[in-house]
Amino acid sequence: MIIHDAHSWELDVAGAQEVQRQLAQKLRLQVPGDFRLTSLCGCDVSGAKNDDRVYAVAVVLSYPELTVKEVATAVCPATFPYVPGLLSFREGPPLLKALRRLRAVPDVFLFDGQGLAHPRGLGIASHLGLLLERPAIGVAKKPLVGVYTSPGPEPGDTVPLVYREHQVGTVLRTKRGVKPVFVSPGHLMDFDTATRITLACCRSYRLPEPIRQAHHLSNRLRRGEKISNIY
DNA sequence: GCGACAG
DNA sequence: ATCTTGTCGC
Repeated sequence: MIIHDAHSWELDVAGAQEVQRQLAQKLRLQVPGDFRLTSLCGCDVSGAKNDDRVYAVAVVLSYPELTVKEVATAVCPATFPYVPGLLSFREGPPLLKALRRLRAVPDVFLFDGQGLAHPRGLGIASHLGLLLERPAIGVAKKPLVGVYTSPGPEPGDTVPLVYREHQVGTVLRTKRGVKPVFVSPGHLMDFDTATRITLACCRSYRLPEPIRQAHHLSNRLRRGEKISNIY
């Protein structure tokens, strides 16, 4: 898919934070009127201690079958350290490289991290959703900001994630007896739709299938294992 | 100043 | 996140 270059990635911490504040003003937390869910794209990046490269994967799944339709990968040297709040500056470049190799244009993108639930309202799902100009959702295993209580025990039970007096996400129980996940809208997305799509993509596991697949494939890519792109 | 801190 | 062994439960 075609993705326009919007800004430099070669920035220091202060410069990256300024870019986030500027981009956050462009976020649209509403689903397009013609939105139809037919395909989803899971995005994830893996890396290792003695390896300064990052391994990105974008995997497209059909909905509601959730079968893999296409896989795109990219390997890049890591150009930015992991700094809480600046994850997209480390994982964004490799993910965009992989996404540009995608033939399909998925209806929605799921990222392993936050969307709105971020110190400046621009987690990786919001940042990349804006650059892609497509609906995006952040699904994180742990919160970055915000306060919350424990959601009920049943799959689908939720509680709001609140930061500075406002809801920034939803704590969602995807599976009984398992820790909840932290869902937040990225771009062209709202709280309810983000939560419902995430839950609809959960099968027998805690994480939604697009992200599970992306996670699995990025690890295989790093280990040099074969990844078939013919489905 | 101290603690917290997506992946 | 990664590293890394065993352990608990379906």
